[in-house]
Amino acid sequence: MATKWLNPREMKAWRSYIIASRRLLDALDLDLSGHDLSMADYEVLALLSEAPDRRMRMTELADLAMVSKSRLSHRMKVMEKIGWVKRQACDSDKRGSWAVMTDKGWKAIVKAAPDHVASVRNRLIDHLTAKDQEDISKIFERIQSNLRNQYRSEESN
Amino acid sequence: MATKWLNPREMKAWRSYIIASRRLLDALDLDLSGHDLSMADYEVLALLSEAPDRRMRMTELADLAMVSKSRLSHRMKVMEKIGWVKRQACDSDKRGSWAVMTDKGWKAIVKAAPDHVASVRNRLIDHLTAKDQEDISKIFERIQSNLRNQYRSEESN
DNA sequence: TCAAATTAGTTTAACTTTCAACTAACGCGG
DNA sequence: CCGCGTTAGTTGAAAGTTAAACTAATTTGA
Repeated sequence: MATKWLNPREMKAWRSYIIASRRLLDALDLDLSGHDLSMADYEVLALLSEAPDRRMRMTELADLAMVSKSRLSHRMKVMEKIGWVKRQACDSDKRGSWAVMTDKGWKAIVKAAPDHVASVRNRLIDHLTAKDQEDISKIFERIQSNLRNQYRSEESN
Repeated sequence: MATKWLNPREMKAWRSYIIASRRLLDALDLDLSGHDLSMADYEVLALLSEAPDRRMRMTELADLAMVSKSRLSHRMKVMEKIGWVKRQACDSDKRGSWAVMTDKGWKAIVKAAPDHVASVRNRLIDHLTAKDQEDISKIFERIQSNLRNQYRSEESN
């Protein structure tokens, strides 16, 4: 099929989005670096901190944090060395293991969270009107649901 | 200062945006992987392909592609090995060097471009109304310009 | 005119991520 | 109850990225 190139309006939307997003993510990561955290590690700790007993099975944690099991495994090793998390054998499934947040990890996330929220505000949220926020939610939920559907239909090939 | 947490509307906007973006970027990268390209490498080649004589100074290329000089240097070495680019000494500034796109590189980007555009359409643009596209442009240009201003004021400390 | 500061670009080492292979345990069908 | 496909999680090696040190050329300004 002949390529249907992007018209100027489409191109502008795409470029604004992709460039601003790249810079935004960089800024958020930079803001977190003062706590020796990346966005990805922050997300892992935040998820654990909200889980019952502050612990979660590795696979579930990987899924929710949207990282591969392999990557989570490697990061856990690093964060275990720092002392933020530890691993516990799982009784009901001997293959499994629990990722458990330590007290030190809890303190680290409690300390980082206000700065991170402020960062998300300063860099993004506070520059959006209520209407903007609703538009963004609507648009990106749509994108995500389309991606999910595409994923499903690609898998079945 | 007391932390001002995100209200539900703000939280929803933030989470929709960040999660959909992560999945979107993954999907776009996956679509490009058939051409043995990452988004970052694609961007470098695309910039070169549009430059006068299909060549550009390393620093300018790094700035436009939004990667560090070090990273560009490493990627150039890889792409040079593949045969997509080569480096040329710069006459007017003996420290400098030109990143030059080869014929093979040109062929590679010409081959990848239609698929990439189709991918951007399928995954994003075609799910946005004209109004959505204009909203996105407006919002993300605002975000970007705020980031630039913040960067400026952070630098002067 | 020349020493000091800056800029262009590369390199090395440390760190992170990915990919594929691997171990061990689970659970289903017969 | 047992063999076989699947699932949980880890590992090691390869590839990618970052950060800092480094070389060499250029610019600045006294």
